[in-house]
Amino acid sequence: MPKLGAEPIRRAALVKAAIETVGDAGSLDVTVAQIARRAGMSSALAHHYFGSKERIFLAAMREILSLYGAEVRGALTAAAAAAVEGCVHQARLRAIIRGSFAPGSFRREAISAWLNFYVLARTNPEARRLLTVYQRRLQSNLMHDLRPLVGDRAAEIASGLGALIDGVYIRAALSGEPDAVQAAGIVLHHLDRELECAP
Amino acid sequence: MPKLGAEPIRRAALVKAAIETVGDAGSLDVTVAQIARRAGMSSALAHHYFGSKERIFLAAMREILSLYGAEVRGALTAAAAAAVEGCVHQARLRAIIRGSFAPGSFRREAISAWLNFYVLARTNPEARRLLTVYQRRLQSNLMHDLRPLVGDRAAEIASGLGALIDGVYIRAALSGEPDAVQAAGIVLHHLDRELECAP
DNA sequence: ATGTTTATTGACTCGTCAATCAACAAAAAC
DNA sequence: GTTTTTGTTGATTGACGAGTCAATAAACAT
Repeated sequence: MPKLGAEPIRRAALVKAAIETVGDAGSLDVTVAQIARRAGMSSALAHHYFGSKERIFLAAMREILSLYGAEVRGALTAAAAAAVEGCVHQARLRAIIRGSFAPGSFRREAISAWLNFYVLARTNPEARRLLTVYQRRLQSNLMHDLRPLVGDRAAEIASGLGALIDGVYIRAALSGEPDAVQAAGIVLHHLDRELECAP
Repeated sequence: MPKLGAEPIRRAALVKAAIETVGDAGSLDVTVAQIARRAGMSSALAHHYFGSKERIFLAAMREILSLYGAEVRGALTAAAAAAVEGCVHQARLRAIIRGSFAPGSFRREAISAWLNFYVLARTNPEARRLLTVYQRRLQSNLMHDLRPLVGDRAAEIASGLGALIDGVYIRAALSGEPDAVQAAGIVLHHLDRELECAP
């Protein structure tokens, strides 16, 4: 059965299976055997390629963050194409927010993954690092378009927006029926208020 | 050794130990034996009084929510005493926010407990119920003082404030040095913006 | 005194699971 | 065609942990 060049395929399958398994269980309390079975292989092979359960989780977290990043980047380039001159910054800010609440980031497994990776980040240095990267990139993206609009208040507003995005995410995750549009609406509304009230 | 009337004392000790143990571990992946040892008894006794690990966690969650509720109630009555006439509602709203970021709710164990209870609420119906109670009470508290100030916009604004409180909480939890004052400041700032911009 | 209720634990059961290893299979290299 | 590299797994190890139980002991009731 061994086909050559299996490593990348196996790794990807395991990462996908890990995200799905955590999504189903709702917690990181899942076994390597469950993940491996879902990925169609033995648990020994999972250990062979990743070395430990922890490494599988970290790879899954990288995948989640990477998907999120792609979502935001996509929304940003779409916005750049569509935006009327003079409103580019507003349009980009809205794109970042919409990207954060894209359907993909809002699937059940993704939400479960995020929640559990928050918990993982409390104890695992690498997980914490990855989450810091995410937060810094978001902050920096927001600042880039806020500074031209509100100057010195950019940092403060970006912090608020970042926290609001996270908070709305969790609210939606815990409500039975996450409504991505409404969630994004709350954040967009907050942005409007901040921009309206600029001195 | 058996002194009579030990049950309530033992239960309280176990709840306290559970919160501390989860706080130290940063996850719910702790053993009944660890909790029991910390509470100064055998794991058998912990099972005797609570029946299962799950029940211990739920009791701990109730305790955390109860402490939070007390904090907010305290801040509200203090605000009622101090507030100048005509600003009562603003003062009460600020009190709710400050109560949410009281030092007590911001200790390491409390933050760990909150994060992990969010995760628990994904799978455990009783945990979800408790979290819903918390969210509803917060929403209702906020609405009570927002309605006189902003009328129909109250519900929308209360949702935003609730999500922002949760989000800021998590940001602070994941930053090494949670700064309760700064955290409360972000939410208070958001409130001011919403009230300033009232039509 | 004697029986009942409450408190308490050590020892045990039964299961689970991460990680390892020896062994087998197929492709590639030489 | 044999050796080496890559892929793969069943079986095993070693540890740990939730929940049970029988047994002990102190207080209380009568």
